[in-house]
Amino acid sequence: MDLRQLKYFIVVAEEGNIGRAALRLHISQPPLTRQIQQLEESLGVQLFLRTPKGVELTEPGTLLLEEARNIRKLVSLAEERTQKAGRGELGQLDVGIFGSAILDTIPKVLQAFRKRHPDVNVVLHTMEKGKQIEALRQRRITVGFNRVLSPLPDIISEVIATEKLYIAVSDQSPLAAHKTLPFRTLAEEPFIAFPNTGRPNFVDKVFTLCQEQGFLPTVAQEVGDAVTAVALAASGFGVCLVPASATKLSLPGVQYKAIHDLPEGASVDLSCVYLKDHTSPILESFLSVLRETHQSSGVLQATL
Amino acid sequence: MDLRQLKYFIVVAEEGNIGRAALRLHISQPPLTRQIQQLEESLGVQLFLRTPKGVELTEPGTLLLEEARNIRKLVSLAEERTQKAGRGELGQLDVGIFGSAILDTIPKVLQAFRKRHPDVNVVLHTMEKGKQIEALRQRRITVGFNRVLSPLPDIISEVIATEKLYIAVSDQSPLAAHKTLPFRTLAEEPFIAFPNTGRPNFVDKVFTLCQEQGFLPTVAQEVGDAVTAVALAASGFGVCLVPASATKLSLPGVQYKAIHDLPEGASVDLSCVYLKDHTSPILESFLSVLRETHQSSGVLQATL
DNA sequence: ATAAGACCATACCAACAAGGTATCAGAAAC
DNA sequence: GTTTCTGATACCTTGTTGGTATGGTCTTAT
Repeated sequence: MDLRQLKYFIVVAEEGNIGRAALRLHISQPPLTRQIQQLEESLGVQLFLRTPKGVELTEPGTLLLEEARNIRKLVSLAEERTQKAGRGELGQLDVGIFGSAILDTIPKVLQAFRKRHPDVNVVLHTMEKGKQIEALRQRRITVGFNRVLSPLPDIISEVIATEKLYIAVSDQSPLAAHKTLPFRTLAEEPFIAFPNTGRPNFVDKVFTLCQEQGFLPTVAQEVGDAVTAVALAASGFGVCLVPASATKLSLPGVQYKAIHDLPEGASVDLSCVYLKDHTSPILESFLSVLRETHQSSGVLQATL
Repeated sequence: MDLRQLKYFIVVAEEGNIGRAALRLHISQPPLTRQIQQLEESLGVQLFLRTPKGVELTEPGTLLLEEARNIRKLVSLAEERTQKAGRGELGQLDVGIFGSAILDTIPKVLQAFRKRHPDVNVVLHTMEKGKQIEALRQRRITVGFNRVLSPLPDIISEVIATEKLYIAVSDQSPLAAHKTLPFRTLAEEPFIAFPNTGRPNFVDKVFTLCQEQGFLPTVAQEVGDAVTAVALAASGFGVCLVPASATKLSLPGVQYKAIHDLPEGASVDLSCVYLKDHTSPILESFLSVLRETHQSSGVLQATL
């Protein structure tokens, strides 16, 4: 049995006439007759009754007609789906993210991607930087989102947003009266540091910055994630430094202050990481959406 | 895309190595390589990554593998089912029956048939003789069961059972005292005639018999079916003559009496009818079961 | 009744595609 | 560095598909 034979069979069954079917198939009648004979022979079943007016399906033929249509439908569906998958429009994309990445950037990208490729199932996996690298190498995720990253030979890291830094203060603090604050505020107030995993990380970067400005903040508290840090700042434990995207997080009692004398390089990158020798068409299409979103929205950087 | 290519694709995917796959497929490696290349080309999608150790499915390849397996399963299922249908082991058999035929013969045959061919869906249609012929010609039924039938050029009628006749009497009647009765009982008792459709029919046959014996029964009541006739006999309206199989019908107050001087030819046939130029393999297998059942059970005739 | 038309089946030929053998090219393992 | 895997390529042989011409049978029209 052969897909071509099935195609021929269906047309012959539909036309009830081998000659007309041959016309519709753009072949001549004798080869078509032969293909039908071969199909019947290979199955050992008579599929058509030969009448003076043409041919007529037998009972087994009627059954096969139904099955043949199903088969052809399934085949063309398989072709379509495979091609879609080849263009990165169908399948699954496993994305590694970290806690506060969900606040602004990632949702925008994901939204744009889902809109463009509705048949790709995006699965988010929350894991810290080190785990992301491991998961990438084991192919458990296809792409990850990260902040500070030391370069690795087998992994590409692409900066998709550079975010300015803001100071989170309690609205009960005297600092709340100012519209903006100087960078040195960090030297004078108790400092809430985060995260405490995945070195080198955001807090390391901050400390380096402060050192360049000639001071070191006094760490009042070390916490795991941005949400906890902001919550502590809101209740007056001290101040903390957050990337622009985290200012989307409005907790009661917190205010975010821009820094008017922000030093050169006092910003933090959001990067996406993926394997250098990846082969996923889905990742390709994800990256292209990512780059477009990133370009069109300098928004991501300017966003308060 | 081709069923052979799909088969090759599956084996290559399973082996992860074109050479080994070729071995398993009993072909040499170069044609297999080419088939895979052609499949990829026709889809416009890379299905395998070539690694130094062999080949490895890409994402679209993984998807296609699943689909390809489904397709092949569906194809082999279609082959099996078509062949089964060709042997009359799968499909639907529409059977025309008349009321009292269900009492004994038909259930036995159907039971035997279902056991032998469990995948054939037997659909019973109750209709009287004339309608059966019409339905046969219109292919609404494939086979019918009947009693007295005048021969028709396009229809074959096969006697499957010859049943002796019994007299049904009320247990309140003085006749109930006798173990058997003479045929002339019919001349003396009010007679309940059935059926009243589909001439020539059972009651015509009975009247001919009586005439041969030199009398005519006094018709007290004319009814449509055997069940009604027996019910009337039970409640003392008169007697009626029934085929052996109807004695399986035990209604309260009825007794069936054998006829000790049953005239030659005083029996009634149960026949099955079907189109002379039928082409149904299912009917063929039904008929062979029918003939076996009929032979093995002279029972059907001897049955009280 | 005979001829014409419509259908499928058969015979034979040409073109193409599938499979085989020999061999190449590149990467990994010794 | 050589051997040994791997898949890719070149070229040939054979089988299969499709085309043309024609036969055989049944229906239909004259």
